[in-house]
Amino acid sequence: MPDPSIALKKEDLSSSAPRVRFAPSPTGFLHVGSARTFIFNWLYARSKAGTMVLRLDDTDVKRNTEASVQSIFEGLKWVNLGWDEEYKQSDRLDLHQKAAWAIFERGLAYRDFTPAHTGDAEKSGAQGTWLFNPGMRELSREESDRRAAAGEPFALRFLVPRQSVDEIRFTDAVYGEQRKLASDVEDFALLRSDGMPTYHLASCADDADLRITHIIRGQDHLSNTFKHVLIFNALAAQLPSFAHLPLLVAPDGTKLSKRRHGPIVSVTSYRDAGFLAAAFINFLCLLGWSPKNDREQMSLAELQELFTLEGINRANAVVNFKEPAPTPEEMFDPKAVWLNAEHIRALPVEELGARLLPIVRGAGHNLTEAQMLRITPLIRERIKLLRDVLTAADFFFLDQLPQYDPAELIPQKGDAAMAGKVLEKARSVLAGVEFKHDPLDQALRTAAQELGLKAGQMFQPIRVAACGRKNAPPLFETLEVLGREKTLQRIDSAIAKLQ
RNA sequence: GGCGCUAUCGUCUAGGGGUUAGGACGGAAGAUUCUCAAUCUUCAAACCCGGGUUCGAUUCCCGGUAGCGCUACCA
Repeated sequence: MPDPSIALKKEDLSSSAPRVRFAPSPTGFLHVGSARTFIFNWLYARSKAGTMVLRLDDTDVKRNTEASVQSIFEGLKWVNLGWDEEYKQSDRLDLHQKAAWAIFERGLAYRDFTPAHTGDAEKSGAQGTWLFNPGMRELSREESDRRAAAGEPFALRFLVPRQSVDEIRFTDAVYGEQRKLASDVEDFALLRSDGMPTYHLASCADDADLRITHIIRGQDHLSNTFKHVLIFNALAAQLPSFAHLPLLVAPDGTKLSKRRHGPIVSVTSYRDAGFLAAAFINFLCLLGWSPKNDREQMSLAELQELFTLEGINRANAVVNFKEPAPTPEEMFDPKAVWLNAEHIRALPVEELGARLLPIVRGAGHNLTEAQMLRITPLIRERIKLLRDVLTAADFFFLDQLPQYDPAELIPQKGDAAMAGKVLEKARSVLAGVEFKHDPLDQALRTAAQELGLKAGQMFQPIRVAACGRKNAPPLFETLEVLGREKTLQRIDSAIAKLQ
C-alpha cells in the first residue's frame, strides 16, 4: 500500500498562497548564484503574500560539513531577508524512505544489485548512453525480495517507462513548454545502497510534503525536472509550478566555481569588501531579470513591487568580475560597484555614518559617533564601497599624516617659494579666523587676493598640508571638521617639509 | 556521444516583421566646482552564420555554429 502521508498531499496547490523554498546543499560557502536564487524566491513569496521555506538539502553525508552550514547562514544573515520556515532533510529521512518504498510498492521502482560505479573520474567526455544496468529491471519480485533478504546490497531505482511513445512534459514559467522522451531518461536512483535517499527523491518528497507550490531554482535543474515530474506522479502528488533561472557565469562563460574563480563567488566577499546588502541584492536581481522599464537602481521595496516571473530571461548572465585585480574595487563587476555607490548616496547621513563607524573603529581608530556624523557627508559622494572610508577619510582620524611628497604642496604654475608663502599666510590667517565654512571661505579668498594668487593656487597647498594629498573633499568643510589645532599643526609640518 | 536550453553594444538588458535597434555600467571627450567625487552634455560601441516565409526580417520557421546544463548510489 502506498503510504497515506505521501498520497494525501494531493490537493490543489495553485489556489492557495504560494509556498516557495530555497534548498541549498551545505557543501561550501553561500555562492552568489545561490544567493540570487534565494532572493528571487523571497521576492516571489513576498510579492504574493506567500511563504518562504529554507531547507538544507543535506542528504550527501560525505560532502556536507557543519562549517558550510554555518557559512550559508552567515551569508543569508548578511543578505538579511529572512524566511518563514526552516527544515533540514537529514531530519526527514523517514519521510524519504517511505516515499521511496511507496514508489516501489506501486511497481514504479526496482532494486538494482549492481555494485556502485567506482570510478567517477571519467565524468566528462564521451560517455556511452547509460540508461539502466542490464538485467536489473527484469528481476522478478520474488528474486529481488530473496536477494534483498539475503543481505545483498542494492540501490533503488526508478523504473522509467521505456516505450518510445512515452513523453514527459511540464511547463516552465521561464522556458515554456518542456518535453522529453521518457526513453531518454536513465533509471535514476532513489535510494543509495546504504539506504540514504538521493537528491531527486528527497527533494521531491519534501517538496510534496511541504506543499511547495512554486519551485524557483537554477537552470541546471531544468533537465532534472523530467525526473522530478516522474517522481511527483509516482507519489501521486500534485505537480508544483516550475521556474528555472538562467545561470550566473564567469566572464569566460564557465559556471562560477570556487576552484576556478576564487572568493569572488562567495557572498561574504561582497560583505567584507563593503557592499551594502541592498545594493548586492539590487545587482543580483539585474542578472537574468529585468523590470522592463529601464529601472536599474531599486530599493528592496521597489524590487518587491516590480518582481515578476515573466521578467526573468533565458540566457545565462555573466558576472563581469576580474580575478587578479589590483584593487578590491576592480575585482567586482563595475555595475555592482556603481550600484553600491548609488545606494550609499541614497542612505541618510545617520544611517551611513552608523555603518561606517564600526569599520573605522575596526581599523583601530578612536572616533565618536558625533565625529563620524560630521565626516560622513564629506565622503558620502566619494566612496563606492564602505571600506573606502578608510582611505577617503583617513586624514580625519589619523594623528600623523602618512608621508607625502612635498612637491605635492606646490600649486599650479607655482614653485616651492609660492607654496611656502601660501602656507605662511594661511597659518597666520587661520590662527585668527573662526573655523566655520563661511568665515574660512572669506578669509582664505581674501588672503589669496592679497597674495595676488588664484583661489586654486591658494587652496591646493593648504589642502595637501591638511589632508596629505591633492584629492580630498572641499577645503572649508574639511578644515571645519578637522579643527584649528590639527590644521595649524599640519601646516607647520608642511612648511617644515618645504625647507 | 545522447538529451535539453540559449544566442541584441565589452558587460547587464529593452524591443520586436518596416525603429536613427532604446537604456544602464564601463570607456572617450567636454561643461561645472578650490582638487577629487558627484552632476550635466556629447561620442564610440550590438541584432552569431546560412537558408527559407514575406513586398520587407534582427524579430517567425528550419539548419549550422558556439556556449551552457544534465547524462553519478553529487546536489
